[in-house]
Amino acid sequence: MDHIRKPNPTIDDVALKANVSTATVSRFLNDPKRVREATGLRVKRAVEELGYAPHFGGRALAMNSTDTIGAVVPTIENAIFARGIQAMQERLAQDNVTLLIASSNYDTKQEWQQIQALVARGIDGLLLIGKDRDPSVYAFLKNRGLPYVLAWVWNDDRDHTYVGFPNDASSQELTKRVLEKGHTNIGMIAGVLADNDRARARVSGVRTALANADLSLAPDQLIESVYDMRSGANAFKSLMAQSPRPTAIICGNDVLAAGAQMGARELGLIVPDDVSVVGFDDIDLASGISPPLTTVHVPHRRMGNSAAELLLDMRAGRQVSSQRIDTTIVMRGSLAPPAM
Amino acid sequence: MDHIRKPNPTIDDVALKANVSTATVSRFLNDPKRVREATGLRVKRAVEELGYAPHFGGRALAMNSTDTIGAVVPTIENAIFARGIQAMQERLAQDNVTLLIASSNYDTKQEWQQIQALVARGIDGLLLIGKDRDPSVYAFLKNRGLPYVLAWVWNDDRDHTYVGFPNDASSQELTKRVLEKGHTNIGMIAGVLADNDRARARVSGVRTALANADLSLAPDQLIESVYDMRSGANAFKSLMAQSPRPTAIICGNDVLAAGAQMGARELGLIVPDDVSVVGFDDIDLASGISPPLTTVHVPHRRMGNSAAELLLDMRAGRQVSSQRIDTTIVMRGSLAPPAM
DNA sequence: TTGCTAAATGTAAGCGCTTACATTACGCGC
DNA sequence: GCGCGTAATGTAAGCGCTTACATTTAGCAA
Repeated sequence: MDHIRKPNPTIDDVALKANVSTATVSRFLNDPKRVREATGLRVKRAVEELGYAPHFGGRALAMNSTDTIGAVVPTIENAIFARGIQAMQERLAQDNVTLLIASSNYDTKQEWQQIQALVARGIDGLLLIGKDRDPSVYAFLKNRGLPYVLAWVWNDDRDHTYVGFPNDASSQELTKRVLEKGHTNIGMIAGVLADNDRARARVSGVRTALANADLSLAPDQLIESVYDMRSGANAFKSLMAQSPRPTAIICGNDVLAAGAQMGARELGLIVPDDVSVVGFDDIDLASGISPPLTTVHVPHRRMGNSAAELLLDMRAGRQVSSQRIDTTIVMRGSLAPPAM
Repeated sequence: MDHIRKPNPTIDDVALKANVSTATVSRFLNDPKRVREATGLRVKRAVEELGYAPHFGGRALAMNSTDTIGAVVPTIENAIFARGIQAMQERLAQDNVTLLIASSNYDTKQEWQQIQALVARGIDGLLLIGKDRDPSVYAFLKNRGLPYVLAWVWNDDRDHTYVGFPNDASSQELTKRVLEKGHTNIGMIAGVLADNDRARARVSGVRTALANADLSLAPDQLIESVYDMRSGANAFKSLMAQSPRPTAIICGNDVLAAGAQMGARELGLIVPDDVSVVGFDDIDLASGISPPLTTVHVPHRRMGNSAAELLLDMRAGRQVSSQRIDTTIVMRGSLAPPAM
């Protein structure tokens, strides 16, 4: 298993072997139509025989474009972003653009590093999640004229290009459904709120809906939790330790909601008879667990697709505007009226 | 929101502004110690004022290295690979190496395209999942002297560098546990077997264990299914439609097993009283659903970490050898003796 | 101060590619 | 077969960076 790195074949090697000029090789590679068929065939054969692949650096240098778009997501371990990112990648691939994914672990500092790393790689555009970040980040991007899109969030200001949905409004709508079932004592398991405007907006949506019904979220009815099932289960248990016990738990996302159900089982409580649980995102898991989750359906694939198209358009110098993606509430078995 | 792309500042701009040569700028950027402090300060200021970031292409061209490692995984939507890949990324980041992730949708042709795309980007090393692929792929990689590692799979041949576990042995071990509970009529929901040696090895492990107990897997006791919960549920139902009904279902991974449990609920069957279900991988989901899954625990993070280190070593020209990662069986509530 | 050595800095070539412009070949009507 | 317009191909410059080698500067001993 020796891996002696041979000097890779260059376009000159191909040109020599195919008995054409480098320009012709380049043309064939980038747009075969610009070369006569017979010539193209010779080039093709040479490329194959040599195992030639164009040198990215050389190309980037000559074209001043990398056909690459970057994305910094909070996490790749979590299903929340995976589907949207996958859709984005597929859309970009149609235009022969590669997606570079980096993850920030929900950490502002790491996010900044990843942004710099991506920019240094000469990306043509950048996708970021949410809006909350130091103004200097935006200043940096604008100064470099680097197109960027903020996803999983929507806002009607004109400061940035958004593709997403208003987390607060969706959350408010969901809460309304819970209230309509007759719940008056509601708890919430939120994601970690620091540096996470989506998580905060989801809380504030709940607060608004409660306020409209002359209710509110007491401090000990709101627990922050990291995004995994175990933590969700624990948060659920502390919420249940209070008296009177909440009859419905609104979770910042489906992973936490699944965790809450897990916690309920561990306490011997039946969802939704003893307590209702609702989530947010409608990832696969939401409909796969029992009882299936009432949740906010987010059209992740559509959002990823839109993000890709926005970035593609911006790269081409076209004018774009923010895309609002509408969410819907899906009612499933985990939400029912409170027990009497 | 105008994104007029200004010509980015180059190293010459910085050199001019700092009143030094480009060589000095380059030296300062790559290793500040090689420049006098006062000079470095001038350069630093110039860099900041201009918002300069070195052009990746130029650098790659001059150094013939990109500090980038590529990985082609079958899917990023699925939790199976996410955790390992995340760990790999973290380890690479310690050495200032970026991980480029591409997904092949479990399709050989797409995988080949992605490999080429990554190679064209000048990656210094490549991670692939599983062993099954056209020999020409390996010929291509070896011909270019590109270090690569095959992960999620282990084999004692010396043809490649592996980091993973023997899927067949792990699967055989799991099956043994099922047999020990007294099951004699066993069904299996496998992943799609074509072009997927891991999925096939898991089936063959089951077969071996059954054969050792003088049992076997009849054709209609094995169903292939794509990796999502809904399909798993459907596969489960067809398995259950047979008579006599299997008393235990072995699933190719945890997602399918979760799907099987979902199917069971839909049929009104209780797991594990009416039927046992076991999975493979031990992703988060496995312990989060009810009943929690008996499954094969794969140390994904350790595997990702090892993969990163192997690739880093190979890049540095060091000799390496395959890493075997050991799996363990975790017994949880989804497996019980068959009903009488 | 002078002369020497080592450290700091500068000069310029070249990495592999694309593309504007220059040149050559092809195919067609006569 | 000739001449022409167009399509195909070739030539060579230059993209931004690193680095071997050349030159200058600083620091120090005498």
